[in-house]
Amino acid sequence: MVFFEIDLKSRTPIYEQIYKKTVELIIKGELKENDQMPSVRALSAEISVNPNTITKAYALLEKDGIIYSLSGRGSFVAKVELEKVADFLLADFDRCALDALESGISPSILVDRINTLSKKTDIT
Amino acid sequence: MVFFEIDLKSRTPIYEQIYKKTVELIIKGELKENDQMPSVRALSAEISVNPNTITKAYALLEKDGIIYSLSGRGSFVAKVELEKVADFLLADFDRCALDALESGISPSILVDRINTLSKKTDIT
DNA sequence: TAAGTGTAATAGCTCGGATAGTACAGCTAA
DNA sequence: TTAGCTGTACTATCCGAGCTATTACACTTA
Repeated sequence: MVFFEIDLKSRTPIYEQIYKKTVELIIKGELKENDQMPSVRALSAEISVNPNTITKAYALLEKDGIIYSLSGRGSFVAKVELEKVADFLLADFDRCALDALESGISPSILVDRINTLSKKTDIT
Repeated sequence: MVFFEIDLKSRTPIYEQIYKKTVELIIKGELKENDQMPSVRALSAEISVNPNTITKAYALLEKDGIIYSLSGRGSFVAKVELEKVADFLLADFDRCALDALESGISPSILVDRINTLSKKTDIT
């Protein structure tokens, strides 16, 4: 239940971190279709963040069809295709990769970079 | 001379865009050791940005040893090792890649992504 | 009924980023 | 020497995104 870990100091806004974290949990299978999301107030309390911020994150998630919210009931994971959900995360990656490529960095260097990083994450 | 193109609407701050653009130009060989950077006021006027913002970018570049500034003379490209300069750009890429990996996206997908992107950029 | 849910609305704070303006000192070419 | 360029420093101000604080309402369920 210690799901959502947020970095308050990060440059990426909290509501966006929640968004990404949700997507991540879905990809990893820790959140499945129709699973109930933590309630706005509960998550708000858990990570010490204003309820409005949670609401904003949930609104975004619902807008993208990743969750659905029922007034008085709660918020739940929608039926989603994993590929499309992953795209929301990959959009960030694409942007960074494109930046690097346009800066004149060769694709092979980037690939090397990924391999190195993936090994490290496996160890950890 | 239409070097620095800046996206005023971007989420990344202008001074950071200037920083990256400078690194990019160095990597591409369009800026070489001892080449003179556009003057603070000139660049300020060219891209319609406050001089202070340019100064901030140049200060960062100098702090990282990428350029050197001589009061009354101008700012010039320092002697730098391309690898180290590229690292400043790759730091962004690493962060994005690591995010994706930690979210459970497989390395092979990321590699595919890079290949796709690099083909597109070659066409363009 | 009570306690939980999402949702809405308003007001305010904070901080990074950017602007505006002025000033000073160093360099260089006319 | 002088005029015009350079970097640099400083202060004051504005702006907007992000977040907080608070209250309120309608819905659902035990």
